Amino acid sequence: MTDSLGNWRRTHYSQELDDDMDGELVTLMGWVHEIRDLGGIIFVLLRDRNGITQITAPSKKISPELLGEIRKLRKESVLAVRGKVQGSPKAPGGVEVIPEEIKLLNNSEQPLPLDPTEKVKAEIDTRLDSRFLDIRKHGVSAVFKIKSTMLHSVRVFLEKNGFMEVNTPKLVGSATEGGTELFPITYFEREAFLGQSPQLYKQMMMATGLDKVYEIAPIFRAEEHDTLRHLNEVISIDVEVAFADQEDAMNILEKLVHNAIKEVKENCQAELEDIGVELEIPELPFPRLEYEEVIDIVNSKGVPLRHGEDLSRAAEKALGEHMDGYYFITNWPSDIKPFYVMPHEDEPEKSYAFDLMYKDLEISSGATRVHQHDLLVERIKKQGLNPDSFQRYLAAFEYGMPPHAGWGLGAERFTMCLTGMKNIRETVLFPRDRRRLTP
RNA sequence: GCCCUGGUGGUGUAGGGGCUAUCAUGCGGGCCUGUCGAGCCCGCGACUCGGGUUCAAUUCCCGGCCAGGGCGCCA
Repeated sequence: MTDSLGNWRRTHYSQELDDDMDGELVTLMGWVHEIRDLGGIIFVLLRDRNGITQITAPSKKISPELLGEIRKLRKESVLAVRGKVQGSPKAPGGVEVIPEEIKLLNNSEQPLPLDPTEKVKAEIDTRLDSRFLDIRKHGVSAVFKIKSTMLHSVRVFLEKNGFMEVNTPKLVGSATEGGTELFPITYFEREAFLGQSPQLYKQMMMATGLDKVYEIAPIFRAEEHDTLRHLNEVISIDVEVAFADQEDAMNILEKLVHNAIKEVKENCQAELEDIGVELEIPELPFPRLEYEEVIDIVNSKGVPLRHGEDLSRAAEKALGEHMDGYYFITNWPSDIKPFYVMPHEDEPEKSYAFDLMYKDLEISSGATRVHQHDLLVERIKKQGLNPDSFQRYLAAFEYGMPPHAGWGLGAERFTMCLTGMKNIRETVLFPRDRRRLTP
């Protein structure tokens, strides 16, 4: 039998208790983390969003009925406790609560599918199957609090800098953007696809006079990749600015990244401690490496990489050994970048594209975009695509498209940088990969 | 998709052609008034699926599925 919440409301979270409050009556609500029944005294560790409080029930001080109720509690049951705060050097954190009344708000089945106290660690697959339980662990929820703080800081930063948040469609009618595989879906009597990127839409926004836009939204890629850094659904932080070039775009990006790190360090101290991360605030500006220099660095490490090639995983790793922290790679070959990337005027085999790297991980890529209609058509053709399929996009370039630049930043990969997580799945509540579609 | 390794109680593991399948944690019961990885006693609970070899397969072989690591793919 369980109790109803009634008029009980939480008065404090665990972390809000301290020994100054000695004698104060408080109501705590949370989950039974552990029970240590020593016979004449029972310790219950009550876990809530912020921390854990020891509920101490000595048989001499509380009624036999209450002691009996406490003795029957099971791990991970939902419990409300009304009791007096007691400062005690013997209690963890120096504070405990002596219960006067408890409510068992809901029971938990036993055995649990994984151990939230982590006496026995569970594998990521087991954890993802029971993600709701997994996230009860403070070290796991910390990652999501950090991600939330990061995303909030990004929005505040962009709004302060005159950007406007937009929403572009995730249901798209054409698979002709080239590059990555798309997920086909049934759209009434037609075929449609899940959007791989807001790229073409945010560029069209540049022809509207809104000048500075951003979108934070899911993108879908139907690649059969099976790595620690890829998922089939991720959140992309996308920015596009009119009357700007790649330098402006890089400036915004590095300031945004810098600001996010600062905000996380300031606002997530407890969470960073939970996961054992010492965040360093990088210096601005981030180092810039030209693609040509990257080839030399990688080759000098004994990893083969030819001009015109994209970075192999081995090349990324070699580079990551050479470059610590955040850095840009600029002046990429035009051929390995998408059609909308602006080539150098005098040296069209080079482009105004850049990637932002953190050690050996690419977290963002961007560029000055092609804003001239005819050049864009030429680039589309050169990449083996059909300009006819881009009619509605190309139209935006015929009636006054300003020069513009932008980038996309992977929210999960950035979260990996902030938290030190080695598996991108750790940074998504319910990750979607090659095999996992549930929960 | 490719290569390597693996799949044993709820969780994490040891092992291995025939024996009561190891250990920890957990779960159930008992003892215990300061635990904090509580302790002690008793009990419970498992060999990924399909096929093959064999007198006998959880163990060996083949395949599937799944996982870990690496790579590829990732405009």
